[in-house]
Amino acid sequence: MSEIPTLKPAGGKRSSKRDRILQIFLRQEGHVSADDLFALVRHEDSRVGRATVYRSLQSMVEAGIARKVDFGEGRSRYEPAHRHPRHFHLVCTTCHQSSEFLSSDVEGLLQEIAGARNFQPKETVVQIVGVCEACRTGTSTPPIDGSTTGLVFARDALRMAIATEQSGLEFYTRAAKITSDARGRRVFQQLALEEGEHLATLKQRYAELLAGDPKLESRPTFLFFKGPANRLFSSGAEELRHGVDAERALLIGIKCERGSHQFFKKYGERFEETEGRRIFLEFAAEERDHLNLLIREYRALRERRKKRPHR
Amino acid sequence: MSEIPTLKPAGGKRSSKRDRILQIFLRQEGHVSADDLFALVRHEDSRVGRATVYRSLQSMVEAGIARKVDFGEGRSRYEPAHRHPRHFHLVCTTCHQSSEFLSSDVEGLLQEIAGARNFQPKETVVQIVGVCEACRTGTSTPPIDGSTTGLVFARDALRMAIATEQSGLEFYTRAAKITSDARGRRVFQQLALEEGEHLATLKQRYAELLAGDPKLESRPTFLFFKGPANRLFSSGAEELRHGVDAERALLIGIKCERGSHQFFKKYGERFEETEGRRIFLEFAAEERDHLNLLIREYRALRERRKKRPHR
DNA sequence: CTAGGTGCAAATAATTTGCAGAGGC
DNA sequence: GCCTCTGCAAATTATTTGCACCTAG
Repeated sequence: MSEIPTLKPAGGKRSSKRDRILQIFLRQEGHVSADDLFALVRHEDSRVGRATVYRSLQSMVEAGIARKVDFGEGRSRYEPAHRHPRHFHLVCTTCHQSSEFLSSDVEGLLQEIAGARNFQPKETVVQIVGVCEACRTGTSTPPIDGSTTGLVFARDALRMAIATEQSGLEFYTRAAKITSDARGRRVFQQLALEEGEHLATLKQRYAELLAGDPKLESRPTFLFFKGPANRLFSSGAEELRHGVDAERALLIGIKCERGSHQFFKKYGERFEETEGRRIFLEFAAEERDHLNLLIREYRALRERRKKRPHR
Repeated sequence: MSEIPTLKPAGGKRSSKRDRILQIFLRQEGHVSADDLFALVRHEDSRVGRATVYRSLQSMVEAGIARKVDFGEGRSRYEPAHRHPRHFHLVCTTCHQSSEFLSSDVEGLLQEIAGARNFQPKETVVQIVGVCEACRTGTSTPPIDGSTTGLVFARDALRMAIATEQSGLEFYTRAAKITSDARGRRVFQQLALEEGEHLATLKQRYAELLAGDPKLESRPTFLFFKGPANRLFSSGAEELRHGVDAERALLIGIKCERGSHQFFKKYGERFEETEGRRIFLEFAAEERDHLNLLIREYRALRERRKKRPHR
């Protein structure tokens, strides 16, 4: 029964000033300081006081629309939180730009550590402070700041899903080839077909995403992960190489789909309402369907086996 | 040819005031704000100005004696850096205490990410902000703050070394049992003996460390790691279970010792002059000796084999 | 009408700086 | 005696608050 963030705080009045400030804040890219925002607002409406900007920012943070970040400059900066995943920062001390990234592995480790110390984490701050590529070499790689994070996050989520799907396809293709039990083979063939179709859908979606921004593909990675979901299917396929029966193949498939489902579900739930989140959750659902199919099939196989004991 | 931090900045004059401030700062535990320190200094010598404290802190940070930390309170805090490992923080928003920890895995991941983005890291800030155990449950676990970090770090380094040593001992004992080649067996026996002796030394040292502070053993973990060094020997021992010849066993041993040596060396070098650093580096040297012995033995074995080709 | 929103100016709070004088080398 | 350090007070910077006024519900 937690508070749902609204633009209108409980009992608050709609105010054109506050709306205007919010509107200007949301259209900014990157990380604005209170004073930056004040200047911007003043530019459009000179009858706004500095205090109002501060008060608006404060209520936006409370409402969950903005996040306060501190890059050690002696003043706070603010970034839009709405439809924008939580993330960490690379802070350049030379150009004072900051680029965003996320690592599921770092998040996981920090969570474990907090657990080990019986600490209830509310927020995690991770900053890599140093000199960015552009400042060091003169080369200008587009930084990942607030303006592009949403898209890049969606791109990386899709890449993750596509990679997993591809492993899954390989796994089921191989499993179908190996399985001698006719019905088991048909299940694997069906799953391979489904994965193939879904893979095509994902690739289509990836292409559409790229079409919206031609530079999107070349932007640096936002979402880093080496986590477990990554290698589930490929290690499953590895196991198949040793030669297994239908029952064993089904069990391996169940393990893979379960791991994959749980990872994508947990990861999707972790985020604000973003395209990336949607991709994760849809993919998790897909994996859950496969998981259920495999479990049903596994039970059926054992049932058949019970009736007709091993030859 | 980097600057060696001194108490006396180049061209600076020795000043009793500054010395006094430094002295008082270094004897503090935990994280002091500029004003805390000012109050403390005033307590002993009322003829000191606030500005002097600020200027001293600034030069201490430049000299590498102090580290500036920001817990988002709107003011900076300072912690002694001298003979004190770099670390991350758990920041409690209720009691405003902050506890220290370190994770070799998080450090490694962040380093990789910086590399992938061509970012030159100078410093990494990792904070888990939330509510500590004491504030949530009333139970008071001693926090790891500046006063105890050095000792706890040494304790954890020793624990890490002991665990690795124990895995090594198991590995060599098993290898000696398995190896049929007489000379190879003798090498493994010798190594097992050495590991056993060294293990005893480490345990002795651990006991001595604990004797200095009876509460030390019960303090929470400072150094978290699940890294590769952890499982090297145990996975090596696992491989032995499948039954291998002397040559293979030597190769596995080489892989283990090399990984272990590199990990401890890299990790030891990462730190300021602390007891923990010394433990890491000594252990790394030990592993390097074993590595060399194994390599020598491996070459000798191949030499013998060449002369007397496979039966 | 009334509670909350707003602008202005003044207050706070952390930190820095200008300057005259003190003190080590 | 020179040059840096030091204390004090004033300046600066980011942010908050008091208060009279305004405006939406």
